[in-house]
Amino acid sequence: MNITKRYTIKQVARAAGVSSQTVSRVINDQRDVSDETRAHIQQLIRKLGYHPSALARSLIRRRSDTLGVVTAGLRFNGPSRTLNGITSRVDELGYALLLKELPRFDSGHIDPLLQTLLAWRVDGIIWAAPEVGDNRAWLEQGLATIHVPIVFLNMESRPGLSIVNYDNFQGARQATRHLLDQGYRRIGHISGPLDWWESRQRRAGWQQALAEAGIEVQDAHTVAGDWSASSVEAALPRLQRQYPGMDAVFTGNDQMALGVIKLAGKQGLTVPDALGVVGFDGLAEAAYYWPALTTISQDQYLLGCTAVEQVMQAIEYLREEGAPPTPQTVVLQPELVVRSSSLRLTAE
Amino acid sequence: MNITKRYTIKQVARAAGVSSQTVSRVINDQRDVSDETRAHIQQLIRKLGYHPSALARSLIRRRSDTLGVVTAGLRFNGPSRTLNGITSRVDELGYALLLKELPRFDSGHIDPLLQTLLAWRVDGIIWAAPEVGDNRAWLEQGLATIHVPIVFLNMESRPGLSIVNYDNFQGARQATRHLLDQGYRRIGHISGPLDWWESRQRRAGWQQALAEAGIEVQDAHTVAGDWSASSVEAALPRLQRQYPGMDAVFTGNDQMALGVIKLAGKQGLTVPDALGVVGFDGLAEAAYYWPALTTISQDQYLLGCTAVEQVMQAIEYLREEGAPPTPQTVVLQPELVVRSSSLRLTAE
DNA sequence: CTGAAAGCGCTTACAG
DNA sequence: CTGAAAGCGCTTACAG
Repeated sequence: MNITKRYTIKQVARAAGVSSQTVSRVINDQRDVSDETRAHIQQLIRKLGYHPSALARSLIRRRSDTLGVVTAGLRFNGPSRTLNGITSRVDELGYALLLKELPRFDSGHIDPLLQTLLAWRVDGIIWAAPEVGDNRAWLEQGLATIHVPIVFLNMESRPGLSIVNYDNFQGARQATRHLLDQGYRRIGHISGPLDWWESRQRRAGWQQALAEAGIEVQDAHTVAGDWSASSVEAALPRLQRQYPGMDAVFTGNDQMALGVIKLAGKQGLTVPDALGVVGFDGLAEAAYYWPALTTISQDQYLLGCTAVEQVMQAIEYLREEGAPPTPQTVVLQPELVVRSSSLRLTAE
Repeated sequence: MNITKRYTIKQVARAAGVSSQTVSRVINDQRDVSDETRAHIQQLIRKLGYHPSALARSLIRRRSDTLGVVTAGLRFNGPSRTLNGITSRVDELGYALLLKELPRFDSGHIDPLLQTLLAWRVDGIIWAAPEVGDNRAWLEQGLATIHVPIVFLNMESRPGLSIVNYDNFQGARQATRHLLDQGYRRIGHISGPLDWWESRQRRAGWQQALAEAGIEVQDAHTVAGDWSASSVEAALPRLQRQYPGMDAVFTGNDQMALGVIKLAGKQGLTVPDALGVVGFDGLAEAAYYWPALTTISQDQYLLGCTAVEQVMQAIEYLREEGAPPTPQTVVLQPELVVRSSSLRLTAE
């Protein structure tokens, strides 16, 4: 860094021998400036290293061209892929991004965070943190204080809110059907933590597929993990005790599926012959597990992009119509990716 | 969202029957306001849902209490864990975060991105994108235009710049030494892409350890992958052809180690007996690979926190002394985590 | 303990 | 094609 002074529009104007108004026109690529004057000013701006203040600009234009994003669990694969999509799309649209991360997934204390976002006058908000426990309780009171469009990700449907979701229920149903198609009949489930809405959806999809196949589902046929591979070390043996003769496991994510594959190996159970395994998420590495993992793939990057589209649409609409658009829910469909871990009927 | 109007400090002042100056004092928790007046105003602020404008505030205070972060490859584990550390620490310090992601790792076209950060008058910048190709070429010209403290992550040392690094060289040396200690002698290396500074450092560390053990290192003993497990499908066979009798592989990251484990399995090579494997990064899942992966663990969360500390220190110093502090380089040491994939001497 | 005035660095009508 | 004036919503001395 160096410590030379920062220039203002006035100083640039004086140096160029014009009014600040004219400099403003050049900065903002407006017409009504002679080519000569424009070139002169542009050159001067570069030479001085002048950066117009987005602060002053936003203040008077009453728009910041900035989006606020609230995320959680960035160290995990899903949230970071989603954020990846958000940053890319936002960047393409020439917007800036103010990032906030919840300290914990179930954190419901969002007041200071929301204050900051609103204080910076973001034009819209993307709430990318998952619905866990009662971390949506603030909506009841807090929503009224938000004067800008807001889009929620991975959240249960609520009237009046804009939401973008992956269809966890259908994904899980598909995964389970696939196992049924492969001849597995005693299919257990290791879910994510049940205070996650997504966990409950996936469990419900598993249950639905079994019910449709005329298979009785008992509470004993499922246990909860914590999304980590290590949680399977306790969860799988418990599930095996509760569900004797279990011949397949559908897990709430790929990491836990990895844990199942590893533990099954230690137990001398061959995957997929003695135990079919299907995960959820579509991690890139899942193809390199041994055996390769069948999974339900979600494109989290796309999820992020879609969220940006939605909130930008709402922002545009609000500007043009003076009122927010009708909220809508967008549901993306995940995809079954079949690999060896669940294929026992035919050779791959 | 609702569409009620936004209040300004003046309106709050009028509603409270005081001057905006007094409201300002309440907002900023300054003294010299009677308890009664303060309580009254605070209540009014809540009631009206008034959020002071950070824009106006930053404009006049000439500080934004905001940090800019430039990252790349958020969909990967390392960058997102680092960002996780950054957001946490920044949040604790009451700062806001403006996030920018490079479209590609080797993107050297950082002008518009830098413009945006400076336009928003960030108080400091953390450059968290890795050094790849000539994506640091802009430093020569561009650095002069940056008037705020900036800290770089994972970058080769350069005079006059503040840097926070993990010691890739020592980490790789340690990994290779460990393999030597386990009796492996023909140790190949699958590096990351060689336009990455970190790849080259890791390769150099591997080479150094072998040289120290009196083992001749040839170019044929290493090939480059692209960090992905899938790149190993081509890289490993090539390496095996080039290096007959290779008894161990050190890979530039954990994903590629996973690829090696899988491919070795297909080839009928037992890990660790026929082939020792050590990775780099310390992914949580690496403990659940089969066999469990020995790796060099970096705490990327800590890396992010450290970067924040460094830039904040520089900001403080600049404010107090009127000049930037002497730039310094902080080097963090990674840790060897021994698991089954490299243990052939003793039972685990 | 409280307030009137000036100003941060821009853009927006408006006038010429 | 160009400029003077007003104002966005705050904070900072300064005065009382």
